[in-house]
Parts: sequence; structure tokens; C-alpha cells
Amino acid sequence: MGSKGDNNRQRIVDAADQLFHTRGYNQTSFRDISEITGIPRGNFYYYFKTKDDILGAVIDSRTKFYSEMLAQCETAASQPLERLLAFANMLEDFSDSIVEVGCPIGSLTSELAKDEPHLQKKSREIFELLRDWIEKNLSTAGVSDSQNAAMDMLARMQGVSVMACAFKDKSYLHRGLEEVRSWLKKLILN
Amino acid sequence: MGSKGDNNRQRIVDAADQLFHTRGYNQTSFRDISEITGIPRGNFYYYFKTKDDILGAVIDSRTKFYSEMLAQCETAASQPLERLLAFANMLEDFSDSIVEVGCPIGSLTSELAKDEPHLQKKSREIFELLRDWIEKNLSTAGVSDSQNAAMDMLARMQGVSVMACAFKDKSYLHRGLEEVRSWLKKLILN
DNA sequence: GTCTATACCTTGATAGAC
DNA sequence: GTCTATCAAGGTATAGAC
Repeated sequence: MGSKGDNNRQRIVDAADQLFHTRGYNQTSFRDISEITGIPRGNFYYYFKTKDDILGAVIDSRTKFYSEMLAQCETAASQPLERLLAFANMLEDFSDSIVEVGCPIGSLTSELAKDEPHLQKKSREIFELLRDWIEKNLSTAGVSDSQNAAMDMLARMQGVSVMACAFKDKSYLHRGLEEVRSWLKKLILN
Repeated sequence: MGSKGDNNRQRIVDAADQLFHTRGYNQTSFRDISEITGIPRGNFYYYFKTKDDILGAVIDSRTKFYSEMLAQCETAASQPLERLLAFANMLEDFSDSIVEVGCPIGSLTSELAKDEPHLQKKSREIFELLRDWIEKNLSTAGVSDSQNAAMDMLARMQGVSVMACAFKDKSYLHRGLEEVRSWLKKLILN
């Protein structure tokens, strides 16, 4: 705590987070992380036992990030609909990188599904965090079957992310997210 | 044409197709393909110049596969709505592998977005094939803005695939596809 | 056309000096 | 805590015999 090593550890996690997003987990090497951080490859093993452990720390970091994002949505608005809309709006800030390399959560979970079932389970927890928060707000807003509706909202956002990335089409991403918002309003306001 | 080598070439493509789907392109090695086909690693270079070339052939093969699937949908039904529903129904046949490793088109396109922009463009052509076919049928059915509606249909299917794979939830996949079908009916029958 | 052997590189991971 | 040197394994790709 507060020791010098914590800085290096955090710098490794931050660089890995970025690289896992833009290049993917399997396509990111220790050399890549070393070049960005300036920390020699061998040193990584002082902070982490394996590459999987780095990914675990990255997922923890992302969980914290989205957790704070949801907290921000709750501060920004007091009503469930407004909070859900605030969440959808925040995603627009990342539209450039979504079009370029996909959704950080969705693309990671999809990649891990193919060869890292244990870590896929861990990355799924970010989805569960979002799903439960959405469900809570939908439920408060009086939406029946809020569990399924929460999954549907995430699915819609994932769908537009995948297609926007596939077609490199930023305007489609915006149109798709706009449809999610209008779907939300219709769902809650009847 | 008809020479012995064509058999080996096709066997390589078929094995690679399967492996790229279940393990991903980058995580599939020549050794893996060699073990399945029994063809020595070195021989691959008689049929293909690089690994990328194998992927190119796999994408061509998948394009042909989906092209034939769409033709089947046209044979199975004469009305646009029925044809679109037939298409959605056919995807249910692959629900097990979608839950396990994701949609073959979506997950490949997402993977390639991160480190193979040239091949991502090629894999996108499968999406374009589907989109244009869906658009044609929606248009014939009298749907206004059929272009956007076709993208929306693909996006919805991709979304439920990503979430069903993330949560390993086959029943969610079925529910999601059922919603796509009812959305289609509402869209066309007003 | 088919096969073996192998070159050459990068990978994740380890050992041990400082 | 930090660093360098290095390992063993596995990757794509090549050379050349048959």
C-alpha cells in the first residue's frame, strides 16, 4: 500500500487494459506492454504470476470503472428513466473506439468464450453488474418482466456495437443507440 | 480442377473453418489443422501462400454456405415474411454452438477488427450478403426504410448471440430470436 | 503432389545478480 | 524492488528429397 511497486503494478494494468481492448487479449504480448510502460518484461512476474493474472486485474479494473460510471448515472438523475438514459448517453462518448475495435466488454467476453472459459466467467461479471443495475431501475420504474427487459437492453446495445464495428459505421451506432433510448421511453412511459 | 490436390485443399479449408469458429483465428495453429486433417504442416504451403490466405478461403466458403442458406429460404417460402422467418428459424439449428463460442460471422468479424483490417473487410461481406437479402425481402413486403430495418434485424440477432454466449444461456437465445420474429411480424403486418 | 526436416522468430516464464 | 539474460515451447514459413 503506497509502496513504489503499486505504481508499476497499476501502470501495467492500465497499459494491458488498453492493449487488450485494441488488439485483444491473445494478441497482446508482454513485449507490447513492456514497450508502452518501459517496464522490463521480466519484472511483470514480480507483480503477477501469469498473463491470466494480469487479465484478472484488468477485469477488476474495468469492473471498478463501470461501477463508478453507474454511480455517476445515479448522481446525475433521480428518476429511473433519466438514469437509464444517462447510461446510454455515456456510451456515446466511446463511439469512436467501439466502431474501431468493438465494445470493450462484449469483444473481450466473446474472445474469452473461445479459449478461456474460466476468465470468460469473470468478464461476464461486468455484464452482470450492468444487467442488475438496469434491472433495478426498470423495476423501480414499474416495468414488468424487468429481468428480461434488462437483458434485452444489453443485447440491443451489443448488437449495434457489433454491427457498427463490422461496418465501420459511426452514424449507425448513433442511430442504434437512439433507438435503444426511444425503446426505453416507450417501455417505461407505456 | 478435379485433381487430387483439390480434395486436400478442401479438407484444409473445412478443418480451418471449424477451428476458426471454435478457437478463433489467431488461436488456431497449423499444427491444429494438421492434426485434424492428417496433412503435414509443410504441405499447407503448396495450397496456400500464408495463413491469411487460408482465412480468405474459409471466408469464401462461409459466403457460399450462407448464400445457399438464403436460397433455401427462398425455396421454402414464397412470401417475404415467411422467407425472413425461415431464415431466423434456421439460425436456431446452431444455437448450441452460438451459446458455446458465439456467432461464426459476428465473432470472426469482431476478432479481425482488432488486428486484421483487410480481412475484416472481407468477412464483412458475409454481413452485406445477409443485409442485402433481408433488405430486399423487407422492401418487397412494403416496409419503409428497409435499409435501416435490415441492419436492425442483424443487430438484434447479433445482440442476442453475444449475450447468450456471454451468459451461456440457451433459453435466452431462443427467447431473443422469438422476439426478433415477433418484431418482424409487427413490422410487416403493421 | 506429398512429405520431412528445419530455419527463424516470438511467446510466456524463470534464474539470479544487484 | 528492479534489472538482464536466458529458457523451453510453439508459431509461421521455407528448402529440398522423393
